[in-house]
Amino acid sequence: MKESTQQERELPLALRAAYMALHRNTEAAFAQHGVTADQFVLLLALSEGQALTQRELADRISSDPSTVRAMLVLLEKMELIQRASHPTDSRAKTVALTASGKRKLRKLWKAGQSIRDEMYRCMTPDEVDTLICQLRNITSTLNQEKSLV
Amino acid sequence: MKESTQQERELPLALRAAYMALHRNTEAAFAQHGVTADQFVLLLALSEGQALTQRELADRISSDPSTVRAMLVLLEKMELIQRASHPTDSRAKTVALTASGKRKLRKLWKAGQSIRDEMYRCMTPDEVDTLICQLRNITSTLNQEKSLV
DNA sequence: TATTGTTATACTCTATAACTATA
DNA sequence: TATAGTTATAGAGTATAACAATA
Repeated sequence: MKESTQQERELPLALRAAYMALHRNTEAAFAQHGVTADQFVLLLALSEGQALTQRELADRISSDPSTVRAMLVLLEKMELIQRASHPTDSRAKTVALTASGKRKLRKLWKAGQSIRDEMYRCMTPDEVDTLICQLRNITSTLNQEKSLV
Repeated sequence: MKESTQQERELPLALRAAYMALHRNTEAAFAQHGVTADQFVLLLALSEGQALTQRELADRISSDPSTVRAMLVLLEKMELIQRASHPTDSRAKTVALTASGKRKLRKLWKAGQSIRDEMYRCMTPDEVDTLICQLRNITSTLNQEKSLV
């Protein structure tokens, strides 16, 4: 007899609730900086791999090219990012943080520190590692191609 | 020396990526049923506590009263839910699933079964329980009032 | 032919503020 | 006064399809 049946059916909802709470807290923390939580994720992706193309960005933040473009247009208006033509592929554009964008990102990172602290306060470092590992497993399982099924 | 520092800073992103993957898969699975993932969550909340008010619903799906209203208007057009005046509080309205809404929810539950199976396939039942527990801790920590800080 | 990006378009969710009616 | 819901309004993210230019 499985004792966890009732809990098991609530994993998706628990995942959603946790993400929603994180998202809401992040939006609130970034509101005064004029940046949304999703824009922050995009900036963060840019800070890790410089000079990404828009398509690469879309993959990284698991979004759509046209969605990414809409976000980039907004960020470019704020002068946080800059697009330039790709050195070898003239179809493509490279996207990079501006100096102002890097400063903004550092501010945002600080503004979000208390949120991360709260999350980590719930558990030990080992538990954090395990949790991240499980979340990544879920992500990669769900992102596998379903074409063969 | 902490060995998990590098991983730790990625918990928020890992949480986001997992939720995004879940959300995307769910949207795809429900597309042919004409219902969004968020609408499904709302229907699910209604199936658990019958005759909720709109405010109670907003709290449950951790959303906004006006957002909930917009969603309810759509669902009412589809005849999946019905609103009626509250028996004792004439300001309030109670919301309930229609018979058609209950049928739709059962279909959606089936349509999403393979997604849940994939999630659970990543781990043991015990791990699922632990994971849910941690996610709930994160949720409640992040949802605590920040007014005292 | 396939791919990168753009454009047009539309829909859902989100959220604030002002408002009505009721508790 | 506080609360439940409505309305108007606005913006962000999402996504599809058609298109141009290039690989």
